[in-house]
Amino acid sequence: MVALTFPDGARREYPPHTTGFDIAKGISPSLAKRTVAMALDGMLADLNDPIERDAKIEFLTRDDPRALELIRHDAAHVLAEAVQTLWPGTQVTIGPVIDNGFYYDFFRNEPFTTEDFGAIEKKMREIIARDRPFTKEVWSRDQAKKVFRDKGEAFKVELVDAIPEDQQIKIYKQGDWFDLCRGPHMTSTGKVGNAFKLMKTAGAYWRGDSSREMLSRIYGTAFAKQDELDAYLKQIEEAEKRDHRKLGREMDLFHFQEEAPGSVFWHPKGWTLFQTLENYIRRRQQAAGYAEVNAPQLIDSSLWVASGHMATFRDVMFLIEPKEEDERTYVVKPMNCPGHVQIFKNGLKSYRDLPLKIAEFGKVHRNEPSGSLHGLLRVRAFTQDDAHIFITERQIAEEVLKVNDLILSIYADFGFDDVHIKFSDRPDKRIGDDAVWDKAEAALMAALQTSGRPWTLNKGEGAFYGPKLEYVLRDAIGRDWQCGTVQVDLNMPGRLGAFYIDEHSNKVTPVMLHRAMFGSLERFIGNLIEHYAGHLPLWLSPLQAVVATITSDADDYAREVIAAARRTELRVEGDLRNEKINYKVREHSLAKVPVLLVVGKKEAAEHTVSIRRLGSERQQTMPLDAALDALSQEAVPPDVARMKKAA
RNA sequence: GCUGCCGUAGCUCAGUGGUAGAGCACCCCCUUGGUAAGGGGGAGGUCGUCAGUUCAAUCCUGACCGGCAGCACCA
Repeated sequence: MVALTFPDGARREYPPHTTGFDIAKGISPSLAKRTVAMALDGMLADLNDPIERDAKIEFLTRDDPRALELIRHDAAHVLAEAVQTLWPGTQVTIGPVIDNGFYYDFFRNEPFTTEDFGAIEKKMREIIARDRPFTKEVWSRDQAKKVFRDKGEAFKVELVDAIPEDQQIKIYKQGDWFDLCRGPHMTSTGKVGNAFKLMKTAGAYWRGDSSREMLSRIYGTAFAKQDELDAYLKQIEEAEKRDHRKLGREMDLFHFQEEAPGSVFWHPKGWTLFQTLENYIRRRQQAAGYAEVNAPQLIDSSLWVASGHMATFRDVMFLIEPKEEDERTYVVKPMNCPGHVQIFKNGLKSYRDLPLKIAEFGKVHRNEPSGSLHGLLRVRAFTQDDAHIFITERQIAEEVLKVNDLILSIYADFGFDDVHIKFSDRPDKRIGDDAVWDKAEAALMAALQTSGRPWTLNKGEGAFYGPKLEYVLRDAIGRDWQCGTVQVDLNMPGRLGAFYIDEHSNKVTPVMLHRAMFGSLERFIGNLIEHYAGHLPLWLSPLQAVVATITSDADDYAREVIAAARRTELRVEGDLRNEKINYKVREHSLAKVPVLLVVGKKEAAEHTVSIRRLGSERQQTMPLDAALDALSQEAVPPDVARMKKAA
């Protein structure tokens, strides 16, 4: 007998091989009807699976949050059947559930377009209405391969071969159609319901390998209920309004143009924001003992050969080819590290100098693949808040931890509380011995564990010279972008001939930490704009307030207000145009100006201002001095405010 | 880089095998109006670039450039 524990704590015994459906039916026919799947010890399973072991059992209805992935996975199968019905000869590959939906990859000479969606969705609704049960069969490898080979499903044959020997080959049928699948599924296609939608098509490489076939991917989403689907679609619409490329234009921060793809034209306001952030980092790192330097933009290619960058990244580096035979080949720097190593090497260093922290706002250029460019988030010319920390091996853990703390405290100042940390270990393409990598990874891991923050493993994604921690921010529509990073490098200092003299007068190769906090100023600004949906806090706003007049009678007073505000170092402009106040309010609100100081006859007479904050429809009238005091205090950067408080 | 889609005024977009339109923005005039668009007038485009087809191309075809989505890449 197997003993099953129910959610209410009841414990009952059943003969082995009893299915979940039998048990549900035994409890009540209506429960059996409502149930779409079960969970055994928390693991989702087919309701018709025979139960072989003692377990906690739960019956899932369609509305259970855990059933959502089943709805989506089943929808992917329904999608695949619909496509193969409409376009026989199309090969199926895989169709997993992802965040917010599912996709299915097909192989077909003619890729799908959104124009096909109407027909596909219609066919899907037919299949769902047919409500055929999902049934599972376990096949032998040879049988599965033969069946798929005979059907012309070459990709499925490859998948069968890829399934580990100790795992079963499971086939799920839904009427006549079937698919190789690890499951589980709900009880029938009808359970998918009609709250689904195909979203977009895209190309995707078979098995994520750019040397393999390009498949045609159809993305879709599905929910238990229509109103949830509607809410999701609405949310996407809202998220798109936060797109930094759109806001960047509306706020007049920057633009891009054809002649310089992937490079930013910063406008006055955008550049003010850029400098505000640069100054913030400058203060933070000076306080943490970094010295700022500046290294050449163009360096002879020999240095990049020595560093190993040429071998790994030549095709994405900008090279300046010699015009004459005897001239050098220069490289537009794609990284700051070799430059910083030269500064370290210039002059003999003692162990007493360590840790030595060299920082630079280094503008680097990388010829990124055209398809990867994305607004400010992925550019070809960007500014790293880069630093290299030269240390002894024994200082690794302590210094990594300091960097980690510094980065997290910086992100908190911008309201990024849920930063993802990823640990990326050795990649296939790398320099240095495995023993050295063992050491570097262990040191990084030790620091990570000491910090106690949650993290995930990014297998094989480290830099070619060392493992790294990545600090990842998420954009408005859920895409992840690496921003901060700290990397342990036991390779490059040795390759570039850096050493220090230890207490026994021996030459020793230092360990180098690479670290960036924003990562790229450009990318960080992009994330920042989306994070705040353009509503930047006062200290970051490039234009903090606009003084707007109601009639020209107030012009003189408005000029007085502007001058007084500028004396408190607020970034203020005046709007004395012959326009109605409604018009001015609308315009500056759309431009996301955080504070409007409205002045008319009344304010001029009383020496006050009427304050309207972005996002609020209310105003508050205050004496001018008090208003400017409050605003200039609010405009103090958070780190400066902390220092003042501590003093 | 790959697959698909897209490229008309500063922005958002309409349109046609016979060399182009709207709204907003811009300039001028009227209006001095209390918190998200007052009214009138004007200027502005070699329809992404280069070839080809055609009597004729912004429109059809091709290549290239750029953008968007996804994939691949990301020191």
